[in-house]
Amino acid sequence: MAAEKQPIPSVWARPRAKREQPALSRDRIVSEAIRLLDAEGIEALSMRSLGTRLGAGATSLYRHVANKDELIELVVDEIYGEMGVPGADDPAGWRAGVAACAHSLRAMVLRHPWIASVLGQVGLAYLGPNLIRQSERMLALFQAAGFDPGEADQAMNTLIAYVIGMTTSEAAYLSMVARSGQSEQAWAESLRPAAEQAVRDHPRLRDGYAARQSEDPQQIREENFSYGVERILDGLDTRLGPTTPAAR
Amino acid sequence: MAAEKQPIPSVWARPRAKREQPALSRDRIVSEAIRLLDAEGIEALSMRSLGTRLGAGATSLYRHVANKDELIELVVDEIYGEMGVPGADDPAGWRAGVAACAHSLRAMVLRHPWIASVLGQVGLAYLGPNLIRQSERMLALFQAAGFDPGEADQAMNTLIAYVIGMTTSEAAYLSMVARSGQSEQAWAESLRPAAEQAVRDHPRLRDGYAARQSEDPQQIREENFSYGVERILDGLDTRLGPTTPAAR
DNA sequence: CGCAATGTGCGCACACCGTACGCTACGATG
DNA sequence: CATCGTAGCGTACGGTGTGCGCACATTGCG
Repeated sequence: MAAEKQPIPSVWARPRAKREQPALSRDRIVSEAIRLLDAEGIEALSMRSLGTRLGAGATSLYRHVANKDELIELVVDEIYGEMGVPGADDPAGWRAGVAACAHSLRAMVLRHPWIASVLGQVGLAYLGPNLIRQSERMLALFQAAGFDPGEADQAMNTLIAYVIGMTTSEAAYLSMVARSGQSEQAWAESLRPAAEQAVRDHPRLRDGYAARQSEDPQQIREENFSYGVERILDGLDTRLGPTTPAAR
Repeated sequence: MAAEKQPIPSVWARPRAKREQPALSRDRIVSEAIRLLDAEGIEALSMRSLGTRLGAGATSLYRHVANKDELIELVVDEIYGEMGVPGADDPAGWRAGVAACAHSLRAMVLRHPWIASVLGQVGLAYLGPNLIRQSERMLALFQAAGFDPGEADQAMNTLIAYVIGMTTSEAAYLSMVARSGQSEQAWAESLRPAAEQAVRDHPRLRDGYAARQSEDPQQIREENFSYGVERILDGLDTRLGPTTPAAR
């Protein structure tokens, strides 16, 4: 025995193998964070819970990430990479290409509804490589449609703002439904009395609410979204000459 | 000295006047919360700090508000009350009325930029009395323009989604600037190297960035916002008959 | 006039959060 | 083999939201 090291008397295999997991790295942290967020939502993301999932202590993460806000920036940019943007030479025409962007962006947000809670802190205005890359491709789409560079930027921002605004509210709604543990229909049913009470003295809202009662909420959301996209494309179309040279 | 912990030893005026302040109430709590948020931003709002400002303990607030989330819902609805919505009989025509709503909503968000961080949790879809009232008035505007009830709802949601998306990102950006303690110009200047690096290999973004360099950022934001509003109104216009009967 | 009921504010305590700091032990390099 | 940079960890601090039960003011009722 003898034990020259008081702090550690004689536990058998003191050193205890360490490198079994592929070790921590920024990429592993970000992708595990996304998995956690998708599975359990924004309020389940803490440095401790994320560390545990990675088989590490909470503070170990700070070797790879400056702080939680930076982690969230990284996560958001990673997610932007999922959006699909057609090439500017796509033969389907600018309207189809831009509409595809819009629907792809919506699908991305609905796959990761927690970004609704996070976009307000991060803004869109950031410099992440994925966001930059996608913006460049999308801008190419608008320029190919015939918008001059300055207006292409405005047109793109208009569409993106719409999609973000619409889907953010959709995602926030779906997050609430998810937190309630009920199906969307059951949830809508459960707050029907409150809703009817709230619109009682507002005939236009009341009628609209009643009219939508019998329809499938998911389909309504999709139709409303598409309606807005089409109107915005109509509005942008009026700014292009009567016949655009390249986009036929 | 002697026994300061006896139930009531004999401090002179034991009862100690209490009701000097107009007492706590939901309204007082909500409006003080808004003052705090406007002055110090979202991360400064804690139940403790709010309680202190009201001359009360943190947990006293819970007599009037179920929890912090509910407080935020109340705060958001209160803010919606600030938006101005013209009456449907306004002689200026539907386009002017709707555009006024859009600009009024933007002004409201920029007055209270912290709502950007909060809308993602609350969504738009709520039942607060102010939001309901404003929606009803706005819906009237669209119906008076000639949209049938179902489409009026879609048109309104399109416009609101755009305004929320655009201003949310603007507000998030302005919050960052504010946190940095610099002016907008100084801030833009300070991250110019990073921005130029980020757009280096993306010619369209690079040119756009360079072109905006010399202009007033605030004016650019306003112009971009107005551009989107006009395009959306153009797009909605195409859905109305060539001449609408009532709106001349 | 006295008393019970009601509701308001508060102090305490708990569990959890982000993260600063300094230690250990390992892999690479001389 | 000696040295050193660095990844990961344990501990600790100051802060958070909020449940609980007590003390008190006010009010309605006999």
